[in-house]
Amino acid sequence: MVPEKEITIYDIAKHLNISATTVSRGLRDNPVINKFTRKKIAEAAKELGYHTNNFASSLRSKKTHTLGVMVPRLNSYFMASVMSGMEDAANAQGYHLIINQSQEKATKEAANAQILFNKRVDGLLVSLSYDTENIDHLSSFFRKGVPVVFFDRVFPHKDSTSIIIDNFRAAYEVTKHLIDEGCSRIMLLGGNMLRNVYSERLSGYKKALKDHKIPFSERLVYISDLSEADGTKAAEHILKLKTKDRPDAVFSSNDTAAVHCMIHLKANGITIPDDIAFAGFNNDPISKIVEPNLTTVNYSGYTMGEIAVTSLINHLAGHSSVKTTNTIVLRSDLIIRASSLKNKTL
Amino acid sequence: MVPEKEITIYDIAKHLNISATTVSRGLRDNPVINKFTRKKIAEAAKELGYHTNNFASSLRSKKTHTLGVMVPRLNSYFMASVMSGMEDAANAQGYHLIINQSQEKATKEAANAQILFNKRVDGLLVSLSYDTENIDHLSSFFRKGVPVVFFDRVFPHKDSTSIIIDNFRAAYEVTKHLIDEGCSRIMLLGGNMLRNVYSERLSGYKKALKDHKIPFSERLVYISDLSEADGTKAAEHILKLKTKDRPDAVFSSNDTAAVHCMIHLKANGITIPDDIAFAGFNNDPISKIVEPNLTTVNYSGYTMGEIAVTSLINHLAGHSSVKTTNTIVLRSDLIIRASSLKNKTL
DNA sequence: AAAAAAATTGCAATCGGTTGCAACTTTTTT
DNA sequence: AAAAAAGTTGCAACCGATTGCAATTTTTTT
Repeated sequence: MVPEKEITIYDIAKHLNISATTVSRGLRDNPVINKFTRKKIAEAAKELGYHTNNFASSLRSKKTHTLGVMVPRLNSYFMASVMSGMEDAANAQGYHLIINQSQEKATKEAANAQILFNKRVDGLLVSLSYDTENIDHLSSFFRKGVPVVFFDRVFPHKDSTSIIIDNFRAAYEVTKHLIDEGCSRIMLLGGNMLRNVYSERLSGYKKALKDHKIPFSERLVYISDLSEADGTKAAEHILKLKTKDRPDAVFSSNDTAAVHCMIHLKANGITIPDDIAFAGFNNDPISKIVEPNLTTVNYSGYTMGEIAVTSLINHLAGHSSVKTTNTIVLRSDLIIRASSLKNKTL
Repeated sequence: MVPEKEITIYDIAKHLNISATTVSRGLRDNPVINKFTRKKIAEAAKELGYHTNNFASSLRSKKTHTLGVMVPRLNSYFMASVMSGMEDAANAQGYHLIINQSQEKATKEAANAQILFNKRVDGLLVSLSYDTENIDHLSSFFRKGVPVVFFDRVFPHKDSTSIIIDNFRAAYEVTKHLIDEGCSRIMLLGGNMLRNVYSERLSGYKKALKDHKIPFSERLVYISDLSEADGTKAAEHILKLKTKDRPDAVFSSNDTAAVHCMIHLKANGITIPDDIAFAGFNNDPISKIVEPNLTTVNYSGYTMGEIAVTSLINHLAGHSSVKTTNTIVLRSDLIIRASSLKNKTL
């Protein structure tokens, strides 16, 4: 098997009897090169089957055309959708991604940051781990001027763009909906308050209570990692409460915990939504499977991924700046399903 | 902001008063370099904060340390798990992945292959699209000697390794289980028979019928894309059948179709498993949510991803060869849940 | 038609490791 | 002690694209 020799700009140059410099410039459509020459170069490149050698290019130009992605976990429906959107957007622009998982741990996240820094990514896309307290581990990027875009689980930073939804408003709407259904003891299953997504949902929840003159009680806030097991544990917690202390609704910050909480409660004779109404967050496929179907907040991971990558690449291309565009808020919708309908009048 | 100068092997060389050649060899622990010198080099590298420049390295050595991944879709739980395993294994070995989605279309898959070829990936990991008929679009890789590993949806090829489960046996066991539960009219929801995963499941199903003297009927095989909508359509198909023609069990080649088929049947008054028993494939999270819980086949996407990457990298490192190791079969287990238990004696 | 300006093109150095080959040391063998 | 073998190290070319600067050609201006 004789591997065919790779075609270089020198081959094109020889073929057209011009210099490699001109070929290099021509290939990138540098207007300084005569239009006609550019066309000839493009034709010769196609004819000879030329493909640019990214390594030579990166070595010289210091651009890697690679974006680093740091996510908590890959194996959730939401994050898989984000990745899907990111891949599509990146590939469409000739970029590619290096993806790292923090497994929800700040230490792993810091180590990953170092790896991506050493790989000299052109830009960084970050959704923070569960227990990350600050973004000191990203400081080398900021120092070097590598643009950073946060998505979903963001961190306020003056030189970075954040792609989010309005978590406050979404949680407010969910809570209001539950109140409208007649609930007044609404338990919130929340995540780590270090994360904007969870703290803002708490704020929206509180505000809705306040606007409806329902007192807020710490006892009705249950903080966890929102895993399947945590959902079950929350259910056990509820079952242990005296009947009069039990919530008449549960608003979970993700669907996973909501669904597993529901399942455990149902197994113990609780009727949903009559005894306890439920609402979740994310519109995970499981929300349409559980019985009764789960009321939830829908927002597109795919779109979020696409937009994060696009705005990062736009910045790199100089079309816009992550420093001026500070926040992009995406649409989210409350999807009302049977789990929260106490008034069966829909 | 003054970006600090990158440290190169020349800086280390100057620092130690030796040649860059020696530094280069020393950094890669080339035994030809004196042990003591190697140690000094390693120390100096750490002290100065040296990080190898992959582009210079790739340019010269023609190794990209990049693996191409071609998958049908990213946004399923199974595939997300595979990616997770692949990322972890690849990162652990200093490789990274470029992921492309075919969106289940052979044409997109062919285009992606070209892209990955041009990016000069060191190796390729492939799970075929729904309607890919042959692997001519991978021929440039074979010609150039780039190793290819197939996983899950594989294609027989003498020079490639395939990572699979024993789909025949798994389907046989599912079918046998349904028969043991007293079912005799078992409908198979299958996928495109071009794909090994679906054709082998059909074979296992047929063999189990034969071994139990149950006649096979084409009328009980329903081929589709196994999407949510296809599950619902299959249910409609079943509902249209005369009562005596209806199946007493459904074995779906994935959980998505199984679950949505169940939901639609339940909505139309069919009781599961009493009227119709159900079994799926993949152990998707939804299989534990649907009521009754879905009997299914479990196998680890994470492990499959890990092993695919590991065996590819081993081949690249010369530790083994994808040409000799032709097939790696991973463990899969039948998980029996309520959806298939007609004899409630478990 | 000469001078000035604009448009094109090419030379040669550069990015930072890698590697064949030669040269020089040290150790082992005879 | 001379010869052979083994162990170390460095020179210099190379991978392929990019770019500052100078040179050449063409167009515009006077």
